[in-house]
Amino acid sequence: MNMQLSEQEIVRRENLDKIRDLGIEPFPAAMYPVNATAAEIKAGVETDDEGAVTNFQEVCLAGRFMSKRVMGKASFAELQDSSGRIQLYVSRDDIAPGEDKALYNTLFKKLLDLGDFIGVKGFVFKTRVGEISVHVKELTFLGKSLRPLPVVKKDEDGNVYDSFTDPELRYRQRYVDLTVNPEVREIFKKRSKLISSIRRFLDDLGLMEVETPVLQNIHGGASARPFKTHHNTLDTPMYMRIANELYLKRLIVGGFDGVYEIGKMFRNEGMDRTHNPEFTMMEFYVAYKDYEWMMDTTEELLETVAKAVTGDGKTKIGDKEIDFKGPYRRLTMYDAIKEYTGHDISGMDEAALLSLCKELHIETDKSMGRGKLIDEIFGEKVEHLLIQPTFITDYPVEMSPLTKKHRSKAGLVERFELIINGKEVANAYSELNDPIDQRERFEAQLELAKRGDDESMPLDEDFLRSLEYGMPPTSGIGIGIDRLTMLLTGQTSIQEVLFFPQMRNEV
RNA sequence: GAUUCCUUAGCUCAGUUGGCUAGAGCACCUCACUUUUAAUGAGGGGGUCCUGGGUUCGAGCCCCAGAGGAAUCACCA
Repeated sequence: MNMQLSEQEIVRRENLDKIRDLGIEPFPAAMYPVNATAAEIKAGVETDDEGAVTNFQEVCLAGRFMSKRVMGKASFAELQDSSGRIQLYVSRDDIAPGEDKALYNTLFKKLLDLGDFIGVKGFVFKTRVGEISVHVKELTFLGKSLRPLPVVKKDEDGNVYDSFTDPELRYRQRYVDLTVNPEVREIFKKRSKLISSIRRFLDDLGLMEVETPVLQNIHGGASARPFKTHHNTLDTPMYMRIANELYLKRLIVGGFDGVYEIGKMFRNEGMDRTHNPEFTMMEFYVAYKDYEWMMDTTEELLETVAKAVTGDGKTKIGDKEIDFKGPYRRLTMYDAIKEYTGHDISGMDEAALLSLCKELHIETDKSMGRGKLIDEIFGEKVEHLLIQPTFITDYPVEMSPLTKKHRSKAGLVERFELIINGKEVANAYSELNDPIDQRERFEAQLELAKRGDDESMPLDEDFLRSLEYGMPPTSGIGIGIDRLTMLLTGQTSIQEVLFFPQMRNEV
């Protein structure tokens, strides 16, 4: 612990003592009777013919003290609460009406530091320049700030000075970032709105929100390296989940017609501007539906969510505008590859695909089967070109071990991914519910593993057992919440949509 | 994991070819000021130049190693 204090920290600690010397508790326990917020006041002010404010004549608000402009016996200051900032007018003889002017001359002018929490009671008025302000009649100290916050200033043209921008400091000390950068707060408010609108949509659809294990004995349901841990009492290895798919399907087996879960997944892989070791997925499964229904529902869901978050259902990423209004373009994987590369791969075997990859300058290795090769071609040559929401459908069976075979196209499965701004946002299937087929698919995955594919899926006997009891036809989908948030808030880095992105240990 | 770049006051940043006591704005301290708003005016204080080595008469600057961060790439959602 570094106890070397800066000059400003020493001053604040001295001020703390002096506040106590005045007989004022700098960290009071009692609740403070807030009855208004900065935003409410600014939005709801009413004035008479002379321009005098007629409402909000007895307001009580609380927040951080964020700026101070002292002009002798009167001062202007700014109070920041969770809704925003509002100007305060503090005059000496109002807050210290008697002989003793210490409350103004000492407490307000000297001992109150930027960042301290205060409560104010007073009435709302407009200054000569028309700024909506609170004329403070009573000031209460609510909490001392011992460290100086970065002071971000804005001029009348909206230019920002000395903004707190260092990404490392912003992510490590997100509380500071949130305090001084209002646009950061907005991103997280939008994230919250996004999640709550998803939840509302799924609840209205009649689905039940469920929770499934994060600690698992077998890390199934996706292809990724897991975090490994250990349970002491059971003395057994455990894994943090990389997916919850197999558990949600077990619940469909158990008789729930529709379930969803919004939760954290953990993947022990690289970190970059689109990957964090823990991330949030929303998955839902509905019995007696297929992937066609799921595409329609996904369009409705995303249109609803996008409107809830952005207002008009559109978002800007760089110079691109993305419109979430459905219907979205639907393109089979083969047609997409044909459209963007000019090659018809529908009849190609593994050898033909290998030589096509060579022609297209796509790197391959021996572990890649036919499905993986097709996935590579799509990923390299098509995916990044799909900016507006586009459903890519009908994937090769080899790369979709949990998906039902296509009802009419041999070698394909009933699966779609939703691509937006060149990235996968959702992945959905008509779920495979034939236990014998499912066992064969797992076994095919084991074969891929033997060829060296380290992302292949392990076999889950209990999941197979549940399917053997019988699972209704079901469609399911997974949507990456962080990525969707990035899209809807115009962010290009996942760290900007996570409160506390993973960082190396501070030294 | 690879490559490139970055790290100087609480914050944002200058810092010349290696050369006096390392600078600016905001913030902080002192004084003045009862409708200001990037308040203003006058004065003042504040530095582990990321860390550790090395070269040199002399290092914020050059060299080596390390830490942390960012971007790009690989893998992934």
